[in-house]
Amino acid sequence: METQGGFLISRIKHLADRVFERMLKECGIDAFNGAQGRILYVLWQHEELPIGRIGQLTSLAKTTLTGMLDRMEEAGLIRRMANPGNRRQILVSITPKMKDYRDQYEQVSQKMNRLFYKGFSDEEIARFEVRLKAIIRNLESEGDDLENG
Amino acid sequence: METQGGFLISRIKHLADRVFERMLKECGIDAFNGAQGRILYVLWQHEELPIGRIGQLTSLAKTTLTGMLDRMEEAGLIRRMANPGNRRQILVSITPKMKDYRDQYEQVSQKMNRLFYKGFSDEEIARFEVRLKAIIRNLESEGDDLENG
DNA sequence: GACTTATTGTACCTTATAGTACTATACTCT
DNA sequence: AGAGTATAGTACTATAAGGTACAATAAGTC
Repeated sequence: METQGGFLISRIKHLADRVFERMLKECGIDAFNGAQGRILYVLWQHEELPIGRIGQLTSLAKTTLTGMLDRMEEAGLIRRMANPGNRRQILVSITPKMKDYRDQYEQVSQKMNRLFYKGFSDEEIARFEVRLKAIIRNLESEGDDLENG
Repeated sequence: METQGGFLISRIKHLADRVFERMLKECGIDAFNGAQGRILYVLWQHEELPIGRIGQLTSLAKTTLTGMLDRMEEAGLIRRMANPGNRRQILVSITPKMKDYRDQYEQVSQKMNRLFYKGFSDEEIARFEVRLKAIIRNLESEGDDLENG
């Protein structure tokens, strides 16, 4: 059977990234970009997270996060704070001014997903996302997350 | 309805990239990496392509391809040739030695897809890939390819 | 307590991706 | 033919992504 899941996912990622960047700008969000938005997305849900946990939730390598968080801290989007309970850990949280962006970001995300899933029924979307999550589990089971940690 | 297609696709892309790079190395392919492999993938199918067409087939921006093809040419993977029939175009083709890698790459791809789709029936895979292609069409319809092309 | 191992994050480097601006060529229209 | 427009690709720059190597802290073991 000729499958090409990885290739198709790559194509979708590139297309979606370009469309999403454009939507953010068109909707007047210039405080952060798409990649930063995905990190903010998990921080809006958790308030405060160590970097390794952000890596798990976004599937980004910790080395990627070092640089991303540097730029986001520089831009005033997030703050790094030492964790007194575990001095190896750095706790990341959103700055007060960024909390207000959550609704705006959510609206652009939903606009994006309406295009993404155009022609899909609600049930088809739900079933599709179940598959996406299964694939994430498959890939994570390969031990990638252990090294990523 | 709370959907998060773009976020899940991003996660899959990052995870899949890391796993795929590792598989290529483990299978002894060190002549090229995953991103280069996706460009070779369309060249194996078409023998000779102008750069813009590679962009359409891979969903990469032409500016991305300039740099990628520079490195691939430098590494002896591909060749650029002027198109006498249209002097704006550059035709890209695979070097003879790279033609032999096609089978090897295909095997690693299929190994990757077996992990990717672990627990999926053939019918589920087929249905899922139909959805992926629908999403590509949705995103392309946003006019992104016009600017890219 | 000292020694080893595991965890957490960073520094440094390379490649990938794409936007903006540009050059060169082709096409269109009068 | 000449003027304007569209197409094809590159140069330059910035950000994203991650691998290798490392430092600091914590946890486990004797």
